[in-house]
Parts: sequence; structure tokens; C-alpha cells
Amino acid sequence: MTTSAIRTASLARRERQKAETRQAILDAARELFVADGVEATTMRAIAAKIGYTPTAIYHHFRDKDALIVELCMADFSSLGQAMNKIGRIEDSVERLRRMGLAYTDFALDNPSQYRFMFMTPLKHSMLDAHGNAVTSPDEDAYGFLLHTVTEGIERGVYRPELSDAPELAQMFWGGIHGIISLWFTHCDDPHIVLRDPRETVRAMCDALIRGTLRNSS
Amino acid sequence: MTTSAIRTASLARRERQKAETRQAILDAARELFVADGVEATTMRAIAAKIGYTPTAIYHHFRDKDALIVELCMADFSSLGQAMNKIGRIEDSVERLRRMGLAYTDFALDNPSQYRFMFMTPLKHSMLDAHGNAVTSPDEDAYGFLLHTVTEGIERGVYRPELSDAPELAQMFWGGIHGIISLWFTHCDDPHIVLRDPRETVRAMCDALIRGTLRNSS
DNA sequence: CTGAACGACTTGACAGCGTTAGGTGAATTG
DNA sequence: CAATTCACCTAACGCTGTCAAGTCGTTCAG
Repeated sequence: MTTSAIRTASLARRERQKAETRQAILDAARELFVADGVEATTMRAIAAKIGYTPTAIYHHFRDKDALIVELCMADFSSLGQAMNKIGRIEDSVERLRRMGLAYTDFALDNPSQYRFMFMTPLKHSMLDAHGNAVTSPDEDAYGFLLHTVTEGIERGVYRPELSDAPELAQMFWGGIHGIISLWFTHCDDPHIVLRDPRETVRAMCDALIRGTLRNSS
Repeated sequence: MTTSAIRTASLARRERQKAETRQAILDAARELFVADGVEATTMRAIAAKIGYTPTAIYHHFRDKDALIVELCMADFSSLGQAMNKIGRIEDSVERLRRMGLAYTDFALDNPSQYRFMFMTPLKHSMLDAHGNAVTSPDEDAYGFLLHTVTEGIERGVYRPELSDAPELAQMFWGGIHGIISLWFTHCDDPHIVLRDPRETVRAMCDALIRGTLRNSS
């Protein structure tokens, strides 16, 4: 082994170890965020879980928000992947319906993630650990939705007054998101008995599609 | 003036003064909540605004949550009133549409209130300042919505598979709520260009009504 | 082989938060 | 006039996110 080889090898090991710690922080944070909620999870608790002092976290993440954002980005990728699995369905309207159901499954299977993806105003526009701006990968999911309704509009399947793709996309997204977020905030509310969100979403998709199609067969 | 008359008079004045400071606390809290958000508003700031020490607040409200709940209840009443103004419209379907638009106006005119009415999970079920359980007056608004769709179901205007009033109500509520809450959380998001929420809600109401009616004329 | 440099991590602290125990002083009561 | 009441204050507690300064093992240059 040459000296330079040793040098790069040890350097690599150092970086690997740092990356491992970083990942340990992320894992601990994720677990606590899911269990106790983002707000209720303290930096001290995250650090204790992996046997470090709280300040150690600040060598890997600018602040608590950076930690949140990092996890959030990963979730947006997951959602994007889940959406892309739908991508192969030919009929754009049927694809839209299936996307709605898949989106709902994602939200109900990952409630904590969904909460801070779509129900928390991300204060200072997303920054990574070093403060660099980050291109949001949820364009994947949203862009995919946009593409799907655009396809429908171009093929003339929707009513003529619904020619604005973003508006149509936001109707579908908003409609489903509303049922899901009401579920998350009010499922324990004794005053309002909420129906099973998956069924309500299904009925919502059916009604929205029927109400937006040109020939409402 | 008899002694007992003086007694009750001074007692009344004391109680009036107490009620006045209580109201001053509520007013200051409301203003700060609207301006800075609920989370970012501190008890110390509320107290400073009306020239008291933070602890004074605790003689009128059990804790910060009780203060929030008290304001929240008042907002639910406002919403209920706004809904009741719609109540005189004969046609239950047209009434439903108008309710949706009025609800949207309320939300966009009172974004801070709407946020902690419907976008914040009220932790311990609503308690008043003394810890007593409180019957939620938002049953007014929700009950009114429920009544309206029930009326439509009974008259057979909706499609036969949509016979469950809560489900139908939650489709409408959820659909509108989703567009509104996406607006609140993402209107500053550079990655997603949201359409004007009032227009999207209008299109949503049209589509939902068209998609749920029996004879989709 | 040695001394400097690096850097992951710790110590100890800061200001701010919601909240509370105990005290003060003016108004009310008997 | 003395006793009581009670709205409000003083001072503090334990908690939070965060940071300046130090420690100490590893790496590197001469």
C-alpha cells in the first residue's frame, strides 16, 4: 500500500464514520418525530438516544429545522416513488384516480411524515444543512399530477371550462388532502364523527372525476 | 342605599373589573396570535402588551391552551353565524354551494383563526378556563352542513350510492378545507404555483355538486 | 519520531419559554 | 378598626434551542 493509498483510505474511513453518525442522528430523529411529534421532540432527546451530547448534532446539521427538512426531503422522494409506480396506467383518468388512492395510502401509512410535509408551513424556504437552497423533489409528485391532468385536458376528456391544468390538479390534490388532514386533526374529536378517510377519498375521487368529465356518463 | 345594596354594587364593580382585565388579556392575545402566530406568541408578550406580569394571566386562564381554546370557541361561533346567514336559501343544493363559498370567505378573511380552528390538533379535548368540558359550538356549522346534505338525500337529489350524510358532508367540507389549507401552508412555496383559492373552491363546488347529483344535468 | 493541525465531540453556559410558590397591598367585610 | 379577601407581583423552577470554548484522538509535515 502506497502512502497516498493509506491517506485516501483513512480519509475515506473518517468520512464514512461521519456519515454513519449523521445517519444515526437522522434515524433517531425520525423515530422520535414519528413517536412523539416533531415539536415535542427535543434535540437533547435525539442526542441521548444515540449516546451523544446535544451539541454534537450541530456538527452535522445547521439547526433543528435543517434536520426536519432533511427528513422531509426523503419523504417527498418516497411519495414521488409511490406516484411513479402508478405511471404505467394508460388511461389518464384512471391513472388520476389511482394516484389519489395511492396518495391517501401514503398519507395514512406515514401520518407523521405527511404532517410535516403538507400540514406544516416550512418557514424559511427549504435549506440543506449548509444553508444552500434545495430544489424540492415533490415537484416529482406534483409535476406528475400536473402532467396527468394536462394529458386529460389535451385529449379533451374534461369539461371545456376546466382548461386550466394547475386549477384542475389543485382541485384533486386539495380535495384529497382536505379529507386526510381533517382526519389527522379531528379523528379524536368527540364532536365530529369522521368516516373512514379511505372510503371518503374514494367517493371524493369518483365524484370529482364524474363532475369534471365532459361526457358525464 | 342600603348596606346590602352597597355590598352587591361594589361586588359587581369588582367582578366587572376582573372581567375587563380578562377581556383585555383576550384582546391582546388575539392581536398577537393574528400578527405573529399562536406558537410564536409568548405569555410574557401578551402580559407586556396590557401592562401586567405574565403570572397575572394565570389568575384568569388555567394555561396558554385555555387562552387559545377560549378564542377558538369565539371563532367557531363566528363561523356558525356566518353559516346561519345562508340558512334561508330554499334549494338545499344551492345552499350547499353558498355555504362552501361563505366558509372559504371566512377562512381567507381570518387565516390565523382558521389555522388554529381546523389545522391544529386541539390536544386535550376542549376545556374552559376552569377545566370544565365544553360542548363544541362548531357543531353549529358542521351540524348545519350535515342537515343540508341530509335534506338533499331525503329529497333524492343525490346519486343513490351516496346515501350516507356524514360521508357526503365530509366530502364537501374536506374538499374545501383541503384547498384552503394547502393555500395557507404553500402559498409562499416557490415550487408550487397555487391558483387563487376562491376560484379553485368555486370550481371544486361545481364539480363536486355535479358529480354527486342524481341527474347530472 | 516529533510537533503542529485538524476535527468530531464535550463542557458549561446563555436567553428565552410556560408555569408556579409565596408575598404584597389595596379594597371589602364584620 | 381589625380581619379577610384577592388581583396582582417577585422570584424562581425546569425546560427548550443554541453557541463559545475546550478536549482529545487522529492525521500530516519535516
